[in-house]
Amino acid sequence: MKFNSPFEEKVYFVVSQIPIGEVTTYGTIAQLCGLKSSARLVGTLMGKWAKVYPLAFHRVLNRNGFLTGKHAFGDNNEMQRLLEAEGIEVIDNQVDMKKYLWNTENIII
DNA sequence: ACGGTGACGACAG
DNA sequence: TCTGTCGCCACCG
Repeated sequence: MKFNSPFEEKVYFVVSQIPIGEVTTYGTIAQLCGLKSSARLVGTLMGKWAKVYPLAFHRVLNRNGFLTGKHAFGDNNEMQRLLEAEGIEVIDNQVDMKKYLWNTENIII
């Protein structure tokens, strides 16, 4: 795949590193990739890439743990199903970030 | 070319 | 708490 920018390449890498059974947020990814206030751009990329790459896009949620991207998965329940298949509890379209948030303190990009 | 538009998030009031 | 505002930046028509 050809990325349009180093930022996109980093985003791809970070998403590929999210552990099974954990989740992270758009803002966290943007920050790790050097554009701390471009969480929005990360979301845009997810939607675009969802059709092309076999990455775990379902592990990326908004800062409150809501499944804001579920509409990008064909079936409206697909995102929740994928999360639950990994042991992540989804209640009222939301995940408990205290339990499942991926610790990115020591990640190396 | 260019304005509208998001899988967002921080902040003020 | 809850709501509105604004910054952000690649994409699309």
